[in-house]
Amino acid sequence: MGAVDKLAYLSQIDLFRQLSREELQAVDRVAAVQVAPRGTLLLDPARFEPVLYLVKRGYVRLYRVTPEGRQLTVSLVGPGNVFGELEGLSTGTRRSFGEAVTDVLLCVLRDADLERLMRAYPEVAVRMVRVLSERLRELEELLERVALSNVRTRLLHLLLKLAERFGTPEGRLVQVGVGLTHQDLADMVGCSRETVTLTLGELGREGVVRTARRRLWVDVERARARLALESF
DNA sequence: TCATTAATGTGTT
DNA sequence: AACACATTAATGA
Repeated sequence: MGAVDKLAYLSQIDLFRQLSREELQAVDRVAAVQVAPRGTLLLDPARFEPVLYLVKRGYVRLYRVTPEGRQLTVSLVGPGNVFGELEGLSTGTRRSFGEAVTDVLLCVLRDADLERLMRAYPEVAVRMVRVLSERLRELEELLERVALSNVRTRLLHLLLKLAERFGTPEGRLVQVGVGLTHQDLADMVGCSRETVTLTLGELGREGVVRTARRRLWVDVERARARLALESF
């Protein structure tokens, strides 16, 4: 990858958005590029690495596993997002697995280098705080949903979130390009795969979503309308 | 392409 | 929501 490419890429990462060229170059000097094929386990609680990953291309699923083997997907991380477990600063609980759900292109920042960057460029530290705050806010919302909403509502929330975070507009619909299976969605809202299939079929007949071979189109307008109507 | 595996659809409890 | 089972789609040799 050319130097210019890498800079352009870094500027698309949430953390480094709006940094000056000079600041980006400073990041560039300490960031390593890493590619990994689909299925790679990037984060494993059993082997803690104080590293921050920046996602350029592809998607990484962060999930927890219960002793019974059930999974709960805590977050789906896409282009521009960051994840990782650092020494004194963590984007998660250090109990999560992270798996590449597509081929991915990542940048890797060592803990110490990130800290150095934050000291040298306060804008990076400010961004980091924003990213973490955002994450906290999202988790609170997730908690509320899981505790108080039924599956249908939770799924509607999730579809909207996916559409707004990872979707590309396509006509009056928004396509969610990540290859998510019903099981993946089930792991995100905490229900069974069958329930997702059923509910998705229901929403399909109502014209809120369209599904086909692991792809998903959401009619954001209708989804919002449904949510407003039947929240909780 | 075919064979195998993965994903999805559906009825029953 | 769990289970069993049928059908269909995706994968890769």
